[in-house]
Amino acid sequence: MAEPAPITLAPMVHKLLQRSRLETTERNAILNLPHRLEKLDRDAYLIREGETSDNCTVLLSGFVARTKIARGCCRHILAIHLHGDLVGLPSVLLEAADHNIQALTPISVAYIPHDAIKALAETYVTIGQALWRDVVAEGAMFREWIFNLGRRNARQRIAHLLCELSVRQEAAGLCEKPGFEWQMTQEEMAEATGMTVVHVNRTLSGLRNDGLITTSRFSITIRDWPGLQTAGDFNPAYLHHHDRPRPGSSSTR
Amino acid sequence: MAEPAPITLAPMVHKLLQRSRLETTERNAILNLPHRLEKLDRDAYLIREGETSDNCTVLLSGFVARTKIARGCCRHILAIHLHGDLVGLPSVLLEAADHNIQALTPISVAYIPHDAIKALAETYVTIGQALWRDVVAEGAMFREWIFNLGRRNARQRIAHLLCELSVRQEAAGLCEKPGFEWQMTQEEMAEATGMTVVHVNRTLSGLRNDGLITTSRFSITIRDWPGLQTAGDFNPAYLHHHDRPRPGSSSTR
DNA sequence: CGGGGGTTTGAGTGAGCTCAACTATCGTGG
DNA sequence: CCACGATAGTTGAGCTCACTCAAACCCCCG
Repeated sequence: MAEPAPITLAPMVHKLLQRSRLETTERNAILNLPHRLEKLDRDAYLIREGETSDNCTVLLSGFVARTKIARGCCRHILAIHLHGDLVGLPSVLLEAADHNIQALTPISVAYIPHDAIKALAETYVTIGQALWRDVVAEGAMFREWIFNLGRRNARQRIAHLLCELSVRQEAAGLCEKPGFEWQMTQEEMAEATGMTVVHVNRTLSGLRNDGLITTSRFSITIRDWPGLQTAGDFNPAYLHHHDRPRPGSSSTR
Repeated sequence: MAEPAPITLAPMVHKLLQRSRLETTERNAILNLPHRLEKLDRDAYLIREGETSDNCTVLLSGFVARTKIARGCCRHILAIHLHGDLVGLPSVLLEAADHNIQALTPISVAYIPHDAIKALAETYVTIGQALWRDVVAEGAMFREWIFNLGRRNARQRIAHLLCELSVRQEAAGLCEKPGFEWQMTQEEMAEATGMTVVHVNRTLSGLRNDGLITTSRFSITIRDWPGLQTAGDFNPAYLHHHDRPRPGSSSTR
């Protein structure tokens, strides 16, 4: 938020490097992709269900969510994206969007033409694989969220969400400690975990009382990483990051 | 089950044609992929969480599920695959599997070496795009399942599951009418919808009493397709099939 | 005819929901 | 500087959907 918005595609390169190895020439090829920069307000739609697009959106700063709306009333958050994420990659190969993409905070994005992405992936096979590796890894995150909703109770869901966001923010270079600064509202946490705001609130109190987290207005800090990991049944393997053990966690099992 | 197991990769081609256009030469290139055939019993593991593989598995007949196990006790079904599905495609780019793949029925599969898949995708750009389009479309199905678990009640979840499986089986050429034959147990439906067997049973009774479906041992028949679609809040757009309107449904909205 | 897997039904329980009020914090304008 | 409204968080009380436990039932098969 306070940090200046990036004016290059560097966050995208940084993101791909979490899961793939890229040569300098390949990195430069990515940085030289034609693109258009834009800033958007909170709640702005990057794309709406049913729309088509000939640009691939890359998130350069801020937070974004994939959402669906149930019968015009309640919204559900399907995924949360951090800076560097290639939120628009699926649109390169699909016709109409099957969900919305909405800004959770003020964001800056880059639009890259589909054709440029396709050409790049054909020229540099390694980049193509890096791009698709990210898509496949996002599928793994979806599966974990399915499991989260299907088999875990309120406390586990919230703890798991906090763990995931913490690890991903750390990997994205947004913070260095096992805890993190995060301005997500309880309403949004409810939308992401299939709960109600009221119950999210009570669940957070529970975690707070057990000394796992502390909350302040617009920020949550993780006090006991191993404890929260246990409470959330969290195993970061599904994120498919390069191995990078966290401080304070003796094991990732 | 009664049908003879395929001995070619034809189901894979048929599957890709649901979402992509392929020339004859491209189809033949796929059919000529090196592969090894195998038959597996119900409950057999195609791959287990944590394992690596250098083959991509294609399902040629039968049904398969992606699963995760919660704390050694209860299994959750993350996705269900029909014949023709490239269940092993994610393994081409990821190291360790983050979930299990298990046979729900006796199945026959083909194992294609990763290298052969990669080479094919490089030689024929169209095929590469068709493969990745399927991966992206599977992501769309994951999102719909997240939404199903997060925002729909028991009746809607079950109805939605039946609608999805019906449409996909029809697209896969397994049946021609809006209803379908399906030997899934209520236990498995419970695992796929995050419910208990008991409640699945009661929910199915509800749908039966309302004349939406009829059940017999090891098969469910859809009697009122528009009714079930409404009950399940089902919109097939997320499957990203080529347009192919169903009989009995005046609109897909 | 007995056993086992799957289905059905009943009765009691509880996690999470709904409704509703209240508090805390912040920004804005008089 | 304070009043006000808006947004987000907190707390209480009652309710309900789906769960748990338990017992039948059905059908197929050996």
